[in-house]
Amino acid sequence: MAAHVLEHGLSGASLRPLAKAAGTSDRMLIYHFGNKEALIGELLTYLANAYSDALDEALPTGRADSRGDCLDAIAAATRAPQFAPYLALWWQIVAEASRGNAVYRDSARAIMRKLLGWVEDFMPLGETDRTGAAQQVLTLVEGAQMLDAVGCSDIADAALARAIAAG
Amino acid sequence: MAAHVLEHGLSGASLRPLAKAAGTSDRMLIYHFGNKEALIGELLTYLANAYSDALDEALPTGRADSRGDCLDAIAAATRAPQFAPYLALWWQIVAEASRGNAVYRDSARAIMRKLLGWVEDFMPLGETDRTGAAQQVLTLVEGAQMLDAVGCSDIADAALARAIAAG
DNA sequence: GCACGGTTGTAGCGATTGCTACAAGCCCTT
DNA sequence: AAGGGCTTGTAGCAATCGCTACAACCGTGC
Repeated sequence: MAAHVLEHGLSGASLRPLAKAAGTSDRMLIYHFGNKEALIGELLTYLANAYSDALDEALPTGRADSRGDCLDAIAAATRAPQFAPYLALWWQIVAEASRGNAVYRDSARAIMRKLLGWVEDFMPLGETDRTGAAQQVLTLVEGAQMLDAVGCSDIADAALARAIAAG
Repeated sequence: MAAHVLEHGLSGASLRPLAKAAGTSDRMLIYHFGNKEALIGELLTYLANAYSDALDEALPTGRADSRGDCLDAIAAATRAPQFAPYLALWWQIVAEASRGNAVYRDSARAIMRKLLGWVEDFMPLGETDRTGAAQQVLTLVEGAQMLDAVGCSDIADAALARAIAAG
């Protein structure tokens, strides 16, 4: 079912297709999860964990040599093509969160917090304000990813290159 | 109909509710626009123009005193609460674009290009690489807006403050 | 042997989806 | 007055939505 959501998105996540993907029936999904909302909730946390694990493998370990290196590495890792399905889902989550849906907003916020922690840990030791630098890197990377999503990777590339050169 | 989409989002933009909002019938919408896809397309361009006009009024005129001022002013203007409905719609457009929908991607790209032009025009004359600086500002502001959407405005604020102080 | 609770399949509910067939109105021209 | 094209209302199509009623299965404990 997670694979189905990654491929077809949240809007295609209706009970019968999900059940078919899971090799069961919509009847069973309701029986096990109670209702669709609970199902989607569990799917979301499962996918958040899967995304987190995948990022764990893709993100560099240790410390960056400089702020610029940190931004470069984080941007390269999170913009890797293997994460495209996750990002497609991510923007749907953001859209729901932006409409005030608390479940999605909390889920998205948790992911952002975790990602921020990662960037912070990867910041070079020489950095005085590690948290502040990480917040700036995260904001830039997320902006770049949005620009990727709408086909403006050129802007994202230029912005990142400039920031990397500066920091 | 535009007001209805701004309030209820694209997922609530089915023919009958839209027709009711317009004071007509679904039958008439199909008659005038041919099919739903064309309707949404026209609605999208209409809303893009409305958003553009609203930004035109909200964005400062003239030139910023510095890169930092430019970022500050653009961020303050685009994050104003009056644009919240547009942003909620924006993330749905981004989500569709990210899934490969060409109509939404092109529409979103056009808006980004226009916004980039604005930032460029507002860049101080002393700036040597006005385009590059504008790209970086745009990326930061869009990242901040995404963080706003998922309830992480604290990260966005800190990142912007840091970038403003630096530039 | 037999009842019992946990699990599953079948069928169907009412609502909503985009869209269409049909016919009745409308105004303009002849 | 009669016809013709543009517009519109009514009704309905097949498909899908989340969900449920009902009955049949299953292994376990008595």
